[in-house]
Amino acid sequence: MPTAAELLRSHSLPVTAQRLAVLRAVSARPHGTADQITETVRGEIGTISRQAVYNVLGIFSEKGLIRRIQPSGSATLYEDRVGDNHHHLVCRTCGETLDVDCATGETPCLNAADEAGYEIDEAEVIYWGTCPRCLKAT
Amino acid sequence: MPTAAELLRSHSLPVTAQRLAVLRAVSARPHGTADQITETVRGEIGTISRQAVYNVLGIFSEKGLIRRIQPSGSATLYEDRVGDNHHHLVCRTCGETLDVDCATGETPCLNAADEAGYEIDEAEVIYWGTCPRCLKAT
DNA sequence: GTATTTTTTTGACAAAGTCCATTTCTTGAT
DNA sequence: ATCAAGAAATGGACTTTGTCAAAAAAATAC
Repeated sequence: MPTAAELLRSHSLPVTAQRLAVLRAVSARPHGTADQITETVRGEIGTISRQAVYNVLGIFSEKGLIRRIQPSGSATLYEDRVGDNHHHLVCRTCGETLDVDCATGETPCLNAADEAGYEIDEAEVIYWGTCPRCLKAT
Repeated sequence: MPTAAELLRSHSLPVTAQRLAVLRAVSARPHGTADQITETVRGEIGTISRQAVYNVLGIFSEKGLIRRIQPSGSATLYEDRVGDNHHHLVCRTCGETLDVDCATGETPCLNAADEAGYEIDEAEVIYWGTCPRCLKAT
């Protein structure tokens, strides 16, 4: 298990306090928005600019260190669980987001029936529903 | 085949020129943004407020007359193909959006492995890739 | 240590969408 | 037809989320 700093270096990324803190924040609070991550980081290292947060999240996503999720109608979420093929279950009412494994196997829905010449590299699946708590509150 | 006005009435929706025009616009140009729809409608009935477009799109989505699609990094798209279980294929480069049927059958990925007490009502699938044209341009 | 490259900061800006008060239109009943 | 009540549309300000660009600060490689 490499340290966070080693992880960054192995991707040719200069190590900065901001990057380490963002990485920890994403790991500590999965499915957080850029704003929530900024708050967490500020609680840890004092200050960080909004732009730096977006920069870091952007480059981490590119490098595959973290993953973006974009549910309809809410801000982009980030998580550090990458490399496996899992999807997300979002509550329409409270927005709670859960990881779920797909019932159909390891590469669910990765093949469209007619790819129309496209080169497909990812299938993004979001399950929409209502969480137990919000079901009760009805 | 009911007329557009009948369709609205059957959903207890008052019939207005704006609503008819928005419905036609969504039908004529699938996968359009609110802005594109606004333009189309203005070309047809002269003027419509931005708010009215959002109102109409919102209530149509609620009633199931149209469907929202929200690909990461672009505005919400709308289409009038509802009721069947089809998904979308989006080009990362040019943003072109295509309908695709899912290879795994009629209700692909509708069952998550562990639903955690959620009541799931929809599985949203977006395939990401590169369209033939953008592949060539590389 | 120093030079070079990269990152961070700062502040302006843009897109997408929402909120709210007012006016206008639809509908349903007279 | 007309009128009242409720619903929808308008206009304008505002919020949220994210991006752009230039200057300052920090990290890496030598």
